[in-house]
Amino acid sequence: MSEREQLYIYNSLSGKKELFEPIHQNFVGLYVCGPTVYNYVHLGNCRTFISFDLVFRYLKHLGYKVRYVRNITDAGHLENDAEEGEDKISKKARLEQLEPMEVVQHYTIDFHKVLEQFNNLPPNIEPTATGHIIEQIEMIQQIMQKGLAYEVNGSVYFDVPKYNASADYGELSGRKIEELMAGSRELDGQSEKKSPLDFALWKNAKPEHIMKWPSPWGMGFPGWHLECSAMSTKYLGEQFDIHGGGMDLKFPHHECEIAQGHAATGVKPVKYWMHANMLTLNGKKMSKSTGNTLLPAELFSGENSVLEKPYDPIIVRFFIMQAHYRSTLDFSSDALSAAEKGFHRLMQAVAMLPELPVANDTTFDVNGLIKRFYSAMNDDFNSPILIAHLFEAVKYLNDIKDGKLFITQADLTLLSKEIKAFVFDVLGLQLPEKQTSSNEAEIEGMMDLILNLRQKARENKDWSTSDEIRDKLAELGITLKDSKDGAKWTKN
RNA sequence: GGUCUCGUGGCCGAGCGGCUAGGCAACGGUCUGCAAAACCGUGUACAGCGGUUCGAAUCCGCUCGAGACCUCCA
Repeated sequence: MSEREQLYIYNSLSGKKELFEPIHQNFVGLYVCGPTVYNYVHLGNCRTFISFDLVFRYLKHLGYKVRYVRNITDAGHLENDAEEGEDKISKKARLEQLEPMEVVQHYTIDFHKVLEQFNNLPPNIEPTATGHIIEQIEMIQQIMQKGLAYEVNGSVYFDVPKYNASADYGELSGRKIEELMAGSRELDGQSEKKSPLDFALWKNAKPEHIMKWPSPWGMGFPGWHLECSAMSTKYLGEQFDIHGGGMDLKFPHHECEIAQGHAATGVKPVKYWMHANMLTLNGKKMSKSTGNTLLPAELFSGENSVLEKPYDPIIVRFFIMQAHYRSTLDFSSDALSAAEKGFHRLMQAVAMLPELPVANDTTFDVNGLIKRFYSAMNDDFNSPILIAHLFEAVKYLNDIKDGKLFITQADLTLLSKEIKAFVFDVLGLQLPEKQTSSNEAEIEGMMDLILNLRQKARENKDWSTSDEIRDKLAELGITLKDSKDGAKWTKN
């Protein structure tokens, strides 16, 4: 087992793969930035959550007790970094004439539904920003006590240059404060901020602002980056193992988290930073603001301009697993249909495991194969390599079925256990959901009748009748597959 | 403009100094009345140019191309 636990994780902080050693033996604290629930999650958002679902699942598979925390941002971030602005949830609420919490509730439910369709495991704790206003206020006070934040007109800002004097602002994203200064051309001389790099911890709310809470600085709302720091600290401690999120959150969001946490507690909050890369569409990042998106619902229904037909969510999951989480992945109809075929081949091989013949000897390297499953995943969760090895296993299984290779009962039991663990528990794959309809039993009966009649025609070598039935059914979208055990049919 | 990443066979996508991933498609075969399906087999590709090295897709430089972050975004 020791060998299996040599897990290496690419740490964005160092830019290297590092041996994973949890802060507390056998326990792992995992925090992932969740969605802002003012809109439907698109496929790009889903990729990140599916990537970290893989991380969560594999850590569990290795035997770690994992506490997985993923927040719901329901307080609303501002539309931009301007002093004035409306938060997204309030804006949506105003446009749709809804209570902000109605907006939040609607999209949170949708988010959960979608991730369940992708067979993601729920996190252990899913805290909301609005449910942790007190913790956020406390954290601001801690930072102010250290002298690293200041209040102006009921708003509180983090003092980046002052923090940078004794720490390294930019260590995660590889930025230098001087370069950031040079790049920020602050036209607005009226800014409350001492430095353009300073960011809000608390914002004063105008009377017309809908979402606001009382604080020592008056009515207001928390800043953009604070909730993650407050909630990760509360549920995982001042220092925890893994913090994940999309690549686009690296700067400034995660950089600010490090600064806030470090300022408040005196220690760096995270040991391993992980960033999942973007899902692209037409070669460009999927993004809500640019409209270059595909929604899961459009994918499952086939109602979109990108895909020729609907796809089962689990196919999309498999497609995502076929690329490494740190690489960009381009979404296209061709790529997805290729994944679909490969997926079915894999699942068919898994399904025949219980029926394979056993022998007195095993004529291939079962243990070596299993070891490769682990080494793939231990190398920074390399799921595409794992899948390549699983297809190697598929070939062996087919050879066993054809009598070209042999396996003992003990080895088959072991191999089955490991393959199933990796396919179902680690990759989180499952058999596609069968569409059930109320009249399915009737159709089943009718098809049996038709196939029996056709079988009789075939026994009489009445090929024209046999072929006519097959062709007519094909026109209706039903494909017949003849085999030695009789014909089987599938509906497109 | 600044910082950074990437460019792999028809497509997707691993690898990141020597041991020529994998999937899909294509082609050949087995099976089949024919077909489909299924299974088996076949492909030395790494943007271009130059350099380092016994050896480079992998390291260095330049050129071209694509993308990300620097403003909300997973």
